[in-house]
Amino acid sequence: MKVKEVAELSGVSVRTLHHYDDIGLLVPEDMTDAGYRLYSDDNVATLQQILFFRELGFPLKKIKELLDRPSFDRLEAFELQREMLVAKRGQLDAMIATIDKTLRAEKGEIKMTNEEKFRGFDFKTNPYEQEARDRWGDDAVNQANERIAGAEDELQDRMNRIYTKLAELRTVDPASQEAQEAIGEWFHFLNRMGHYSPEAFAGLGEMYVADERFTKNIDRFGTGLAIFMRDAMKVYADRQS
Amino acid sequence: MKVKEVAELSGVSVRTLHHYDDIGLLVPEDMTDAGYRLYSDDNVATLQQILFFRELGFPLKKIKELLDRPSFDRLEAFELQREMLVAKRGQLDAMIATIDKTLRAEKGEIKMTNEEKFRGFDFKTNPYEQEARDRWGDDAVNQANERIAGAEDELQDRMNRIYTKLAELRTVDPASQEAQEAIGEWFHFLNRMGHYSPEAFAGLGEMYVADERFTKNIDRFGTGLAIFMRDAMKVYADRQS
DNA sequence: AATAAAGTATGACGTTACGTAAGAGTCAAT
DNA sequence: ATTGACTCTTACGTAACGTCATACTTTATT
Repeated sequence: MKVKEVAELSGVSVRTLHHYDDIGLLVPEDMTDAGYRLYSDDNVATLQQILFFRELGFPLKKIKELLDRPSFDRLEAFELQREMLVAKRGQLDAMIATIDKTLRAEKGEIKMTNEEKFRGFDFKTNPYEQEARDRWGDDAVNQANERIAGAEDELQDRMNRIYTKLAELRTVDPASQEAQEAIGEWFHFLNRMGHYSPEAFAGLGEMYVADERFTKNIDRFGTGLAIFMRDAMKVYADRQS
Repeated sequence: MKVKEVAELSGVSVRTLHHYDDIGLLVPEDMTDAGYRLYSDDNVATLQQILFFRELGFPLKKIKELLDRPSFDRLEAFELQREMLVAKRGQLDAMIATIDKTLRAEKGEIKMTNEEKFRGFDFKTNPYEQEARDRWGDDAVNQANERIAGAEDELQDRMNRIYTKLAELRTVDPASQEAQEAIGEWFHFLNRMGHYSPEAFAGLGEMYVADERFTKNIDRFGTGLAIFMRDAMKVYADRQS
């Protein structure tokens, strides 16, 4: 495959491929007599890796280091990347929540501190580098910079986490063990804040689908999540009673 | 507020604030005699806007253009940003799916084309610019782009009317005839969109109170409405069965 | 076979969004 | 009066390409 083909395939520019060749990040496996770059399937797979890392904000130099490392394990890398993508999605969720909150604050419904206005932008602690360092130990010493989260945000946080988890599961069978465990968490979470019979719980699930406003709210975490939750909640309620 | 405070608050560097001042993107509202930058709350709100746009990949120059535009509407901007963040989250979902697929392909469970390996990276079509232009018309012509209030809004409308009516009644006895008529309307409305047993209906009412997010949403129509509705719904459900 | 059209190569300078230092003034507290 | 934490401006550095310019190859068309 020549440059353009790879470029179109992957969505990066030809210039970018040239650049990656220049800095030794992605050197084509072969060359024609005329000096044309020829990329192999292996090269393409590497490019995929590179783009994942890049999307996660790694500088190219770091990416090169990682790929060059003899102990580099593709599978492990994919798993890390997956985790980081999920984390990033969580960050987006936080930002969306911040927008919603800001809108309500703008309407005067609630108050909002200046600090809250930047929640989700958590650039301060770049979690990616951190994770990568934990995993592949760039430095010997990793400080334990634990944050203290306020009680209120913790709740919101927990909700978000449960929703996010459910969103990840939303393609599996609602009656499966995984799904039921996650929905059970939801049940217990709600019960901490109120009193919930299994029937009410199931009714709540119905409601997620029946009331479009709530459907939208829930489906923010993933398309079809509301329906999935309703199904899972029904199964859960049936099994409880 | 001086630079450092704003920097720590928002998570950007002092240098970044200097830079934004230099290019006229975020000019502090005041200065001390010594030339120290003094940021107002308004400045902070603007910075929030800027960071949202930045996160979405807008170049600073474009952001400045947007903010400078006299027709700039913060609320509208937030809504657009929200949509774009959701879209970006969808992109992340696609990338996560791609990783999962790649992992299974690596195990030989399935096959995967080279094209599929880059799904989710859709950089080719930058939807943001497009959206922004649609929305705020880089050209003057876009004003006539009124939305068609489709069936969707009509539903919303009916819901709002019922809520409003209930809100008016919220001080009377939930078991009274008036209240029961109104809540019956609600029951039928929901049943038009789904199947609702009386129990589920009552459960939904419980839920209005138990889940703070929904409580807040409902109480927008009147303080205490959620509790009132729960009570009315319980009575209604009991009488139905 | 000739020629146009499309693809590719190598410089080399431009650009964006800051980072990073240098040197100097300012402010609050000891 | 002096330290230490902030702040200022100026200025060069850098990362990841974009954007020409110029020249060579390959493919398609007549």
